[in-house]
Amino acid sequence: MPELPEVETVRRGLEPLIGHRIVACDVRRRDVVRDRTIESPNPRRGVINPDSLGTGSVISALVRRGKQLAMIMKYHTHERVVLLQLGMSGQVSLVSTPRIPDAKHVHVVWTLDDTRRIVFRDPRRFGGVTLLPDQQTLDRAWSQLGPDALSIRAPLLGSAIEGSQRAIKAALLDQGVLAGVGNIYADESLFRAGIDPRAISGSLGPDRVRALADSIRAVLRAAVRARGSTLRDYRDTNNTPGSAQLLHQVYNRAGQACPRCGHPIESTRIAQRSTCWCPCCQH
DNA sequence: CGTGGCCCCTGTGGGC
DNA sequence: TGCCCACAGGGGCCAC
Repeated sequence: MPELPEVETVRRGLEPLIGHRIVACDVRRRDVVRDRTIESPNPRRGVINPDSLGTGSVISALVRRGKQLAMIMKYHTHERVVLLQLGMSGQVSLVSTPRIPDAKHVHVVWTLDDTRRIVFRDPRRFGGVTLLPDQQTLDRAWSQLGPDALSIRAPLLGSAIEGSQRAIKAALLDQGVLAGVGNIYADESLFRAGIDPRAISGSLGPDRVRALADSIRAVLRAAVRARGSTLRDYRDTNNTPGSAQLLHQVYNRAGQACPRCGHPIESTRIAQRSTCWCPCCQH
């Protein structure tokens, strides 16, 4: 569900929590939590002590890279990082009422010093929560990601896809190439740039690379302004849907008329993901 | 090595 | 109404 614009909207929704202390943490499903502060042959096995998921810590920053969101926490002189990955169906909400709405598939609940709660919910469980010992470990993990798509510029994008023989859409979906673009915004960015999603990445040429970088930034910024795309599940931290889906030109519009030229939108599969584009506007 | 294919999981919508 | 299949915003791991 969430790509960069949705995760950025969630990040902004959590920012007012900076300076607040976490007083309790309820891990309801251990297998969505990984603890990277302990030596373990299989970290997927879950946290040994749920208190270590930030209880007693003060939230000092909320940072995002691509689709990943990290809560930086301080506990006396110690540091802790809670990394949130939303997968396809993850939601993070902030609730003030004692009752947690729609408790099904709620896996982790943090209680704050003002009784508010951060609720992590994820029906499909493709997402997860990872505890890291410090920011240095986070930086090391994030060094595996490509540059953040929200500020991508042509020179960086060009070097990221240089020499690649794969379809440009597949490259855009690869978080090691570019961090933050998913299936929706890949199709939308390629449409805006007038590029066929099957085009060979390494053969785009400087003009198209520039157009693509500019389009990715423009599409993502517009989507952030619209507070993300709500197709079905996505909600912000206040449980409010976004409106960026109203901006979609080609995503999920196979067979419909292209909004620019009227030619029917075509669809195929690239990198196991459904792909929509206008054969008339995109070459 | 880069890359495509398969799988993880739950829910939903369409065809019959 | 119900059953079955295809498919959904992501990404880790494997074999080639």
